[in-house]
Amino acid sequence: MIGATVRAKLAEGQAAEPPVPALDGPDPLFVQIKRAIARQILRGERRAGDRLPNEEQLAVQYGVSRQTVHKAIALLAREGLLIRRRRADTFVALGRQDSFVLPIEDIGEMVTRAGGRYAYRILAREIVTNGDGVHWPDLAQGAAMLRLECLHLDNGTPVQIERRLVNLGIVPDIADEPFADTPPSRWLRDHVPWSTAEHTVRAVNADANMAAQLGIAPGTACLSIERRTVHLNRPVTQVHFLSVGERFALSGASITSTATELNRSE
Amino acid sequence: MIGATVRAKLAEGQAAEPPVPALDGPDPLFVQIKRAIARQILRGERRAGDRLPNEEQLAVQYGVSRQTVHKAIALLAREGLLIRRRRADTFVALGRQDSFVLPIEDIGEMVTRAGGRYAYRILAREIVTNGDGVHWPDLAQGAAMLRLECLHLDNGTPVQIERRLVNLGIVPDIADEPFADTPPSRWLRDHVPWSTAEHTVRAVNADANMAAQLGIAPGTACLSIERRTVHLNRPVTQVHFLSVGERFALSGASITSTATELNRSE
DNA sequence: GAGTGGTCTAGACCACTTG
DNA sequence: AAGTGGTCTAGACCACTCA
Repeated sequence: MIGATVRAKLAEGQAAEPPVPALDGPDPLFVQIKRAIARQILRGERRAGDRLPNEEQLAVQYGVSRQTVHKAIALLAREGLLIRRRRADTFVALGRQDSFVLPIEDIGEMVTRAGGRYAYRILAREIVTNGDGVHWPDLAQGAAMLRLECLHLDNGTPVQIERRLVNLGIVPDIADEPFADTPPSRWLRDHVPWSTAEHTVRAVNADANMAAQLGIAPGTACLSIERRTVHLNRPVTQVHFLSVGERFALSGASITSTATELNRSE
Repeated sequence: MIGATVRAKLAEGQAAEPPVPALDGPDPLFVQIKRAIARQILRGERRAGDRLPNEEQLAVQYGVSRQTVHKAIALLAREGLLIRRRRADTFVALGRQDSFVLPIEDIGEMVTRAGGRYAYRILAREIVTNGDGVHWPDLAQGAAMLRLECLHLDNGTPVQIERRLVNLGIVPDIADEPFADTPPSRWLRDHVPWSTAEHTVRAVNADANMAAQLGIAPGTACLSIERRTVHLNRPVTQVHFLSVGERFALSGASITSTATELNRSE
C-alpha cells in the first residue's frame, strides 16, 4: 500500500507535495520549519517512506537560506523522524522506534509530590573493607567503602529500605557527612557525577528480615530495584532499594521528542 | 577604568584556563571541539560554575570560525552540561540532573536476546464495547475495542501474561490481524505511532487466576507493568503485563549523553 | 558524472543582560 | 552602553551515493 503511494508520487513529482505552511510565529525560522515538517509527518500528510524535497528546494519554498533549512531537517533526523544519507535524499522514517523509558526518581521527592510527609532514618552506617563480610564485585578487594542502610517513611509508614555501598576512593567527602537533613541518595545525586547506571527491577517475596524492617507480613510482594553507578569506568555506588508492593509504585510518562516539539506551539 | 578591570579578569581567567587540546581526529571540527570541552568538564579541569571563554576567544584558540564553536557549545548546552544566557556568559552547569531511566522492552526480544526460545499463545481475542463488562476510562463509552489476552513463554515456561485493549477507532487494521507470527505488542510497535506513554510498575502477589495462568503458587511475587499509550491526545492502547518475579526482571543501562559522546573516541 | 547532504567561513544583525 | 549568545545569509568545498 505504501509502495503504490510512493510510485504515484514519484510519477507525479511535485504534484503530491503538501502545501507549504506559512511561517508567522515568533520562534526562530529553523524552529518553525522543523515544527511544520514534524506536524506534516504526525498528521499523516507525509507518510513513512515518502521522499522530501531536497534542502535547496525547501529553502526556496520557505524563503530562507539552505543553512536554515539544513538545521531544521538535521534536528528532525537526529530525533529519528527522518532518515538522511548523502545523495540518497531524505525520507520519512519507517518505524518510530522510540523506546519506552521509565524514570526512576528519588523516593523522598515522590512522597512529597504525592502530598505525603517524608522522613528517613539511618539504620546503619559504617566504613568497611571490600571482601570483609560485604562483597562488591565491581570494586577491588580491600578497598574502603561506606555501608549505609536507610529506612524511608511516608507519613510514618515504612515504604522502602535502602542498602547502599559507596566507593570512598571516589567520594571521600561522604565519610564526614552526617545525613542529618539530606538523605544519602539526594546527597549523592547533588555531589557526584555519573556516566553510566545499570538498573534491575524485580518482584520478590519479603523474607523475615525485610518484613521486620518494613513492618509487613513475610511473603508480601516487594519491588526490588538495584542500581550500580559508574563514572569514567570507576564504580561509584551500588544500591538496593526494597519497597512494599502495596505502598509503592514506579510510574512515569514517556514523550516522544517529536511530540515534545509539537506541544510547544499547540 | 573599565578597561583595566576587564584586563585583570581576563588575565586571571586565562591563567587558570586549561590548555587547548589539539584537534587531530577524523571527525568534524565541531564534534572534536565538543568532545574536548566535555572531556575537560568530566575530568574536572573545568569545574561546576567555571566560566568559559566566549565564542570568539574559543574560535581563535581552536583556529576555527565562531559558527563552528557555537555549534559545539550549543550542543553541550542542549545536553545540560553548560548553562548559557545572552550576555551572561557560558558556565559549567552545577548539578548534572540527568535522570535515571529504565528502558521497557518487548518480552519476546528480551527472551531471544537472553538465549531462550520465545513463544506466545493468544488466550483471548474479542471485539467488545467500552463499558460492556470491560471499562477503559480514557475511551468514550460505547466505543469499539479489541480485547486481547496473550501468554508469553520462555523455553515453554510461562513468564508473562499480557492483557490488552486496543482502540479500534484508531487502529482498525488490527481487527483483521491474526497474530499468527507476530505477537500483538510487536505488531503495534511496528504499525502504530505514539506520542506519549504512561507506565506504572508494581509488585503484586499472584491471585488464583494469575497463578493458574502462569503455573505458579498463589501469593508468588509478580511484577505488574501497566502502560497507556496516546497519540495526538487520542488513546491508542492500554496494556497490563504480569510477570513471574522469579523468571523476569526489568533491566537496562542509562548513559549520560555526555558519556555517550566521549565514548565515541575513547 | 551529477546530485545530495555535511560542514565550514566571513560577515552581519538582533535580543538580551550586565555594568 | 557594551558585550554576549542566537540566528541568518551567501558562498564554498568535500564525501558519499546513485544513475
